[in-house]
Amino acid sequence: MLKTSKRLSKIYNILYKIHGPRNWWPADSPFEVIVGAVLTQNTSWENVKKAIANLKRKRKLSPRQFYKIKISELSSLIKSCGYHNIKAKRLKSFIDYLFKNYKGSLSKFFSNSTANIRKQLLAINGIGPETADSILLYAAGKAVFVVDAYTKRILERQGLIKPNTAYEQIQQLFENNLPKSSKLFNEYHALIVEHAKWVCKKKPICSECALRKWCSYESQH
DNA sequence: GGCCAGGACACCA
DNA sequence: TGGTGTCATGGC
Repeated sequence: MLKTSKRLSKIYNILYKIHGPRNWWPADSPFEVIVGAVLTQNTSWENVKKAIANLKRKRKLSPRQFYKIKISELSSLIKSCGYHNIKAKRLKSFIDYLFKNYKGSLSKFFSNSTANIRKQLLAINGIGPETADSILLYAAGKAVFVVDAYTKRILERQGLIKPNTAYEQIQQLFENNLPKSSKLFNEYHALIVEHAKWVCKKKPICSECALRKWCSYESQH
């Protein structure tokens, strides 16, 4: 059995070989990353793209516009991504916090230490571990690993974690066994998501089966 | 018509 | 502390 660090590197190399660089996050600005991170909660990215396009079309995709917009209007603009009422409130919670504490400046907010930013994000209603870490990695460029449902499933199937392993524990597995590089963590998480989508597209089966298939692919290489 | 998608939170025992 | 219900649209 290979050491954890070698196994994680091996998985990365296989995914990179298949998909190449992903150039994540698909957004034009850090603020767009944050909005996308909230909108994609338990939602397919295709639905999120429509909501983001709506916001851009109406020229509402900026901290100041978000601060001014009413929740009801924001909710209607992001309707395509589902849970629009609750997500509109969550986005408002974030933007209110940003203006109250940093005068709406993301760069001021991100000038804090990584741990400090994470703590503040998690204290905002509607921002949980995955959303906070997506923001830290893809909007602030901090070296934190994003753990999502795909990541958990892959690691379980690889025997690297037990079922119901805590989020932070899984995160530590990556961060303690790989070089602490935002570029690497960026690519790794993106590759995991891309691969889950890729296998499913080739054959429309549930992601459980898709990952099982992927595991057999890995064992052959 | 049913299932699922790049979660988070309130509520309850 | 852990389990469960809720939030909701769109693609397949």
